[in-house]
Amino acid sequence: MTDPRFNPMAADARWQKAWDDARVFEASDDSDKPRSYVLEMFPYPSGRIHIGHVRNYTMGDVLARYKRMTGHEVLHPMGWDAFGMPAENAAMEKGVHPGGWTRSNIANMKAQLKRLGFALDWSRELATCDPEYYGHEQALFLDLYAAGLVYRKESAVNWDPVDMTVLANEQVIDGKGWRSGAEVERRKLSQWFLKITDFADELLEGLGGLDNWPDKVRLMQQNWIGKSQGLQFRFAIEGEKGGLDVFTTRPDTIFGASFVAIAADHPIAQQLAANDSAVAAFVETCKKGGTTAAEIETQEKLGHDTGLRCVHPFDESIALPLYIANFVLMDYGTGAVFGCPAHDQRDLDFSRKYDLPVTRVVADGDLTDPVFVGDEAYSGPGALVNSRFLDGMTIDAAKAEVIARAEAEGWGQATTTWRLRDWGVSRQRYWGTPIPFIHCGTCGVVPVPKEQLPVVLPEDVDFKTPGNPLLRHPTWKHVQCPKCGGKAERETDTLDTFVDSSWYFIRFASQPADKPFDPAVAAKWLPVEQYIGGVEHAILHLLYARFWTRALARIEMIDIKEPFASLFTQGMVTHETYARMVEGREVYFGPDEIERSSDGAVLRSDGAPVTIGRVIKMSKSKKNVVDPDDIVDQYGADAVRWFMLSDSPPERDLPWSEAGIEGCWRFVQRLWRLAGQYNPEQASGGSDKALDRKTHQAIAGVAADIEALSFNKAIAKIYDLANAIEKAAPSASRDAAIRTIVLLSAPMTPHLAEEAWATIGDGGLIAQAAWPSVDPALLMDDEVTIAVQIKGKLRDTLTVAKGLSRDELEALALGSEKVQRALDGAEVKKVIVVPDRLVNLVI
RNA sequence: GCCCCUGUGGUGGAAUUGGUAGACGCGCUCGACUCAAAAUCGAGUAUCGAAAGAUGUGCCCGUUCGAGUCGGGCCAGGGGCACCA
Repeated sequence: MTDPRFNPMAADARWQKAWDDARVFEASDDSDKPRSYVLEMFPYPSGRIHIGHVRNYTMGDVLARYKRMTGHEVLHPMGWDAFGMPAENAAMEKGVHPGGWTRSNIANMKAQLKRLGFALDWSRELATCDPEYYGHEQALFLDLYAAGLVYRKESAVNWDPVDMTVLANEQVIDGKGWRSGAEVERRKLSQWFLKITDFADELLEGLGGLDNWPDKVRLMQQNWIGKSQGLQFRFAIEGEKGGLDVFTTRPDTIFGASFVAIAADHPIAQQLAANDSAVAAFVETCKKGGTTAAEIETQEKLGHDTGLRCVHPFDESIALPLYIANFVLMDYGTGAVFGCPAHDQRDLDFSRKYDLPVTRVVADGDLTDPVFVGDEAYSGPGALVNSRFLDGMTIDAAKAEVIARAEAEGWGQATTTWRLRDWGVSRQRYWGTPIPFIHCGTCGVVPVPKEQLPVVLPEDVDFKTPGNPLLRHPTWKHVQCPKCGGKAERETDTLDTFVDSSWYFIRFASQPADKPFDPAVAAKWLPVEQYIGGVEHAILHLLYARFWTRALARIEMIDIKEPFASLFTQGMVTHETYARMVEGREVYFGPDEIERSSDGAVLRSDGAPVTIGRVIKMSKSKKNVVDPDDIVDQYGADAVRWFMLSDSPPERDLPWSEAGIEGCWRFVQRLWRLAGQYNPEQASGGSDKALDRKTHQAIAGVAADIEALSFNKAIAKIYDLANAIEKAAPSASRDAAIRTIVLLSAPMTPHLAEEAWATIGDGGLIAQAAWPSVDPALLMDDEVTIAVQIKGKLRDTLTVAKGLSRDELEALALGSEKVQRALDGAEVKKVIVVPDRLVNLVI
């Protein structure tokens, strides 16, 4: 070890090859070691690895390497979430084939990942766009269909009336199609659905057992599933035969009702529209705009009075106008609500707009006037007023009373409603898993027989016109009906890519050719011990994967109910932005075009000053991106990995900075010099108790921090140990400390650690070395510093032997000169002693 | 509009989960080494103050002997909202 500098350009590739050659990261299904399945969310192959991926995979890598060092058989696989819209956009823009584009992206990104030295089992690599993967997915889909968990129904999509195509929410900008600019409409199509609502209860219940998930994710899922209890009841309609079913969570406010509203696609609205052009016109206006909740809920609340009158269930003389309203959702409850404006903001806004009465029925204190004034609805607690037999009751008592009477009188019953809707999986797009069904004029919808799987996507497609190329492919969709042998057509919709990512973690664990997975092998690895990914997946992906696992459990294909035992959601990588006004428009510049100094930034090309903007998520449009390849070229993989782990706690955003990566590079070099000082022959041979203590505290501390995924804290402890080693005189302890710090940093800086281990280790690869063991006797300090406070204010600190009694501590505190000066003769009324921590004197 | 999160020095953050706020890193200042620079090493670095001391964890209020930590109310920034992945 004579080289004064660590040279990653040479070392990185050498050790990456050594790991590959020795196949150290390939997981064995047959090992008798304890197993550990570490998984990071697999990337979409967009073209280049993003710095956010590097952060995500570095975290998983440290854990995987640590687990291996602590004696586990580790499964740490990688694959590609390879279906999706960007490939089709590339096809339209660049004239390339989505498959070719995707596969070349995968090749590029794989090379990028390899350069970072991740301890991945590449023998299990998979891409969801391979028929070997999606064919099994089709089989699973058919199994779920056979179990009654798949069905078809009408559902709304964003329709671009100019391009005559379905748009993703992302493609709708300010209510207009992103290419055509046409006003988007909601249009109904017959689509495939998975019955996730069948599992609403158990998905909710299951959250309770996910102790190693972040609370916020569990809370978000709980709210998303949205269990609510209420009353479903029937309004009679004056002069009409049938009634109208509504659902409410606030039956207590029934005497405050001033209108009833139905969704524009409610059967009654549809029926009225057929005979009344004014209604038909209103129903049409309700179709304007996209399908997102944010859009629907923020658009102006509009209603149309149908002229029909609903009869109040407790008083036939009260007639409530029936409106069609654009904010009522057909998908939730019964698609009909009654409005109580005094106690619901949306209903109040609506009532003020259409001049409907607003009656107070819940009073907070003395405010019992039935005429409700103001523009802010009251939704807080209180007692019922102006509500006949409910007057004086609490909200809960009134709810129970109304439900009891409705049930006794037979016009309603207590009902549980869920916010969760069934999962629509149909996509009118090419680059996805073909849905394995055939439409036959005689036999209806027929599943593709399993022996005919996979239903393979045709390669010869064109993207010259908008819309799904499968629909206009000359031959692909024309098939024989498997049942009657007659002419039939394939389903041309493909599956939502969330289906692909709902079971990939099972396929990683077991990938036989003839079936989706082998349950016995999968059971050895699952559930995933630690799953790591972005918080943006807190609801959809994670809920769908939980559902899919439970669905497979219900059809007895798998033995677990929850796929991910522990979940960690990491923050984004951010960077400041650089911009300059050019002709009244903000023009952004990339970090590589900028010369940054402590007091500002100028353009490299002409020295013109630019404004340094906020630190935000890296994005192409703001040009505040850093390419992982460039920085690996410049600093080597270890410095980049170190940066990803230092400073910012992993769940928070990490601001990228040039100064920061420079600092990491310097530490890598410092660690290298430290390793070079290992020299047992020169050591005096004596031991250094203080350093031993520091070393063992570091071993225990770093291990605990890695297990808690607190990498920033683990790194702070390694810095601490490095500082202590540098200050220490040569000794056997110091050599031991050097060996230890190399082992402790091996999961983070594996290339440097291997290079150093080649000299100071015991022959093998450090990737396969054992984590150092801890001497518990060395973990404790025998002295502590205690704080002495007067009424909570720090007045002095005392360094004393550990474990002194309360009385001894109190006496020492009172003996302090500073304390006596601060007391200034005041009487001490109470003394609070926390052993080994503090003494607080209350005066 | 609805759901969720975050806020601590110049800066990223730490704080044994209610007990000495600012560990560790970056930056900066001074010094050593050098012809010089880089690298490296050493010392210092919350604010005000000469000091004693006072103030200080987005803002306001509360609970407590004691609050960055707990409760209530705001403000600001971010994530998600079912066809982006």
